[in-house]
Amino acid sequence: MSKVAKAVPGTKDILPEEIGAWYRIEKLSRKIFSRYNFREIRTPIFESTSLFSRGIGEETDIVSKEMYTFRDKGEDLLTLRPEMTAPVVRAFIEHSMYSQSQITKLFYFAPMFRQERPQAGRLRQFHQFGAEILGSSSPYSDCEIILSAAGILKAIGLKDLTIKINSLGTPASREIYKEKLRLYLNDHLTSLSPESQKRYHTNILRIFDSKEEQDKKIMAGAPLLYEYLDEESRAEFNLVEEMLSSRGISYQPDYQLVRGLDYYTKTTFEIISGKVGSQSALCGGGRYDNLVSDLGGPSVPGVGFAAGVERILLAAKNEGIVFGDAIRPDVYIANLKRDDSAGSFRVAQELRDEDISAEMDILGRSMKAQMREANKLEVSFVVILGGDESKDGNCTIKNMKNSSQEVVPLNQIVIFISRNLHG
RNA sequence: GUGAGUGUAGCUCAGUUGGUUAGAGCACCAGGUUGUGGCCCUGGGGGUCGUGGGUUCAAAUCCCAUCACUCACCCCA
Repeated sequence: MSKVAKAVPGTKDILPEEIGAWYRIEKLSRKIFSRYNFREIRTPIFESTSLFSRGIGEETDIVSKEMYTFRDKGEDLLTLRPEMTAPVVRAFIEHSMYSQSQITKLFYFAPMFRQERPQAGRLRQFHQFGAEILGSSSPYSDCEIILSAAGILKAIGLKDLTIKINSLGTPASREIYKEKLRLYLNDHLTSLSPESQKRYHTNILRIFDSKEEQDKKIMAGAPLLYEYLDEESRAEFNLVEEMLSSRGISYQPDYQLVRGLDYYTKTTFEIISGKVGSQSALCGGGRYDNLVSDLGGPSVPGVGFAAGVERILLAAKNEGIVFGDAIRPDVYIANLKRDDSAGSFRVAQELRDEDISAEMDILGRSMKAQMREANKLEVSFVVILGGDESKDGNCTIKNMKNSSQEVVPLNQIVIFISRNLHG
């Protein structure tokens, strides 16, 4: 196949036979979001590069090696958004939403871009839906975020899910903990794997994620972040746990859940599926109490989540969930006179003008071929023109469900169809 | 960036120790009823066997290179 007729690696066409699934996910997520009073926001797909480097963190993987960055005709550095929280917060500040009301609740459904090696459940252009609550530091808002995310996944029909939650504490308490961890690991540094020795300097918390046996052994004896949480963070974390339990939501505390974006504070969570490959996180999020002020806004706390649509579709497929087609016509116009497209067209338009979806033969095919087509399209009725009964100004209308047919005057077609279609 | 695997029809794949014009199922088209679908039957179109080179009388099959894709690591949705 020629290279021009090929989507670039890590990008995908969403084909007509898949679009029904997308409609369904969009519809369900909008429905659940509106129950929680989230309002939709749409922002440009590119932003100033500095928004992300400042917001997400210069040292994170996303910013240091995964962004699609380019220079426009001016000298400005622009970046295709790799995530949505920073753009939403930018819009929040730019439009002074904090002065409209104390609490701002927003949701989005949009494409994101990251330059990574594609694999199962990982694309370079992918879609996320997500929500942000700005203006509240209450753990109840953490719960609204977690429950709305879980609610959407459940509405889609996903079963094999695990909710993991953790608290990273305030930046101050986290620093104290990191110091303790550094102290502990000092004695074991040379026994750690080379990769983990590197992390000791770059992102010490991530050593907990190592799959090397030698690292696991050492980390089993390491102090836990949870033990060093400040009073407030611990109390709020417990409250989140209690509320999830009271709603019958099963979750799993994971004290090693560290997320790759610098802005997170206190509560973090992930929802993972056992039905996708190694990229099992369908959804991730947490609290970011300093992001708004870091980006030049007032001191406003926030909490949010993002979910990956393609991963959800993958999980749904592997759980055997079927979404069905988005649209199909109700009526097919068949014509025994192969050269009478004008007659078919007239009837098709009359139906379409009455908001009835209709398809006709435009290839001058045989009756048999036209009926096969009608069957494939799963129409409810076929209007058959050009038979003997047409001499008296009639046509035949066939009900494809029960194979019955009736002779109907040409000027009664629309009435006949609209009366029988939905009743 | 690193590692492993796979490339045969639109799709899913078969192709035995290298041996005639490269196959099947699904899909597509036509016919079986010169006015009618779903099942069935018959026929048809469609492939430079990823690409380039080499070995051989002979390569989809063996060797080398190259490209593409996939999965995994890292990290994330």
